[in-house]
This record gives sequence, structure tokens and C-alpha cells, in this order.
Amino acid sequence: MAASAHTHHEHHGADLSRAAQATLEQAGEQWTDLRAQIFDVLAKFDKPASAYDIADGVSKAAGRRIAPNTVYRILDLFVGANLARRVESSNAYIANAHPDCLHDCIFLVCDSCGQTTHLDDDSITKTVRSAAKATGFAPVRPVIEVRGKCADCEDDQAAG
Amino acid sequence: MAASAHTHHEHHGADLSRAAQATLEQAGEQWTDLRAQIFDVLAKFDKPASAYDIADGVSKAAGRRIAPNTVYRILDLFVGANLARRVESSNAYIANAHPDCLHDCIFLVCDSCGQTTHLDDDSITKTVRSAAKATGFAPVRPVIEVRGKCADCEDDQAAG
DNA sequence: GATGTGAGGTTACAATATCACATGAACAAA
DNA sequence: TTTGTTCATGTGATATTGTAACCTCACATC
Repeated sequence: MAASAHTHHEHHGADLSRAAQATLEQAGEQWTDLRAQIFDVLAKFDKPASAYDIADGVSKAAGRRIAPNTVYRILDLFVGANLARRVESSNAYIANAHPDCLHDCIFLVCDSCGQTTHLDDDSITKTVRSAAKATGFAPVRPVIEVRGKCADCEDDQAAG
Repeated sequence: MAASAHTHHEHHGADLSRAAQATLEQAGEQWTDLRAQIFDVLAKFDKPASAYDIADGVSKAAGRRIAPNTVYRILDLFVGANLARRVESSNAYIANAHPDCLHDCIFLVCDSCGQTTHLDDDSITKTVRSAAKATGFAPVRPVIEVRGKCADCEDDQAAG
């Protein structure tokens, strides 16, 4: 596999929540009920979710209204702490399956079904960073996303 | 220079407008007054402009109100015809200085001043495309942007 | 003149994002 | 016990970005 030298542990379900909690607390932030709920709702989406989607989901789960700006606040915190990522070309967020491990990452976003898969290929992201540096630019956060069609939607097209 | 084997002609001012017109007409679309005005306003911004910024600029220039959705329509046309690009991480648009030549491209966006520079490095974009393909994904449009600090803002920081 | 087509106008609205300020709980200091 | 402080969250308003639906006009063609 080309991606990276070390092995990730991809977390799921309760295990992922625990990993997220650990990471957030190590960052000196609290793992509150609301944050846990928001993380769980986010993690259950199988594709990137907008802050408003999450607000709806959490509101339902909590049985009371959670306003979008509350969600934004917590999402910002999550992104800062590597618990979640923002998909810029979708204006949406996705949980990070290995919050304990820091990467620039690459998203493949299907324009048909919205499915978004996450790639870690450090050789690509390093190349992008150094190309930026070479022009005198100080890179902070690469945004590398690919819009296109996922394998399933390709197949559908071929079959249909 | 690493970027690409062929040489671009970077157009500016009236020359750029002419190149844009030629490209758009070759795509079977009309180069109307309004499109010309929108293109000129877009090209005069020195950083990515939102559709609303452009609507304001064009409204002033034209002496009458041009609504944002009109601007969006025309920007979509421009993006489809390679006259302009959308910078996803800024929700904004930028004129393409060489509309006559098709590339995936890379933007370096300064978080301090908004300055955005445009890189064409086909080796990077090809690598990204093929990494996507390798997972069974059919790439259509890579979005490669780097958020960070431009050389000027870095210097300011160092000096101040 | 009737009809078709493409460009643009107009109104309304949806989706995304931020701001300012209030409340409440936890804890520390007086 | 009261006061102050901090942090998390609530609340309402508003700004920004993006679409949809439908209409009119100009021009071409028949």
C-alpha cells in the first residue's frame, strides 16, 4: 500500500467515541454530554453532514432544540482538535476515524450520491506542501478533494 | 521549472478579455455585453471575488442593478468554459489568466490578506487523479487548494 | 404574424455561517 | 455566604451564499 509508513487504527462506533474523547481531553478540552452527542450524530452519518443536518439530528436525539450556531461552535472545536474534518467543496463535516493521528488528507467526493471517502497519502500531501513552499508561500492546511463518481455510481451507470 | 512542458501565455487586461471572448465563442456561447462586463469586473479583482462582490461591481459599472443570481448563471457558464475558476475554500471566483489552455490547477490562498495565487503543476494534479482512480473512483475535478500565509504576510509578521 | 429559443430580469426563498448578548453551572477567592 | 471568574451553552438576530420558478424581451425562422 502506497499511503503511509505507519499503520492507522481505524476506530468505529463506541471505540471511535472513546478515541475522540481521549484526543479532545488531551487537547485540554472537556468532553461534555453535548459534545459527545454531536460527535455521535456526526459519526453516524455515512456521508459528510452539514451543520444544519447535525443540528437536526442532535435535536431529535436530545429531545430539545440544539441551534446551528451551537453546532458550529462545537464543530470548530472538533476540527481544531482533529476529531472532524471539513469538506470544503461540500460545505460539510465528516468524523475523523483516527483522531489520534494527524494527517493532511484527501477526500474523494461522489457528485452522484455524496459518498465521500477519505484517503491518506502523505507523499501527495507532502508534495503539495512543498510546491506551495517553493513559491514562498507558508502552507498551513492543504485542501485536497476530488469531485467525481464513486465506483458504485460508475457501475450503476454502466449497468443502467 | 517543474510545472509543465508547454508554455502558457498569461493574458492581461484587454488581451485577457479578448482571449476569454474567443474561448467562450469557440464553446458555442455568445459573448454578450453583460458577460463582458462581468468578466471584466471579475478580472479586475486582485483576489477571489464572491458572486455578490461581482454583482455590486457590475451594478456600479452598468449603472443599474444586476442581481446575484444573474451573476451566478454567468459565472457557472464561465467556469464550464474555463474562463473562470471557483475557489471552493473561499466560496469565491477568480478569472483564469489563460482560458485557452485547460489545466487542473492549484490555488494558494492567504488566510491573512486573501491573496490567491494560481499554480499549474500537472505532475501533482496527475498524481492526485491517479490516486483517486486507484481506489476505483472516477475523478472529474480535483480541488487542490492550500490555505496558509503568502510571502508578504509572512514578512509583515517577521518585521512587526 | 406565429412560434421557438436563448439571455437576462424579478421575486421569492433555501442553505450556510456568524455575531452579540444572556444564562447557568462549577469553582475559586474574599 | 457572597462575589467573581471562567467556560459551555442558549437565544435571537442577521449576514452571506446559493437556487428555483417564472416572466419578458430580442431576435431568428417559418
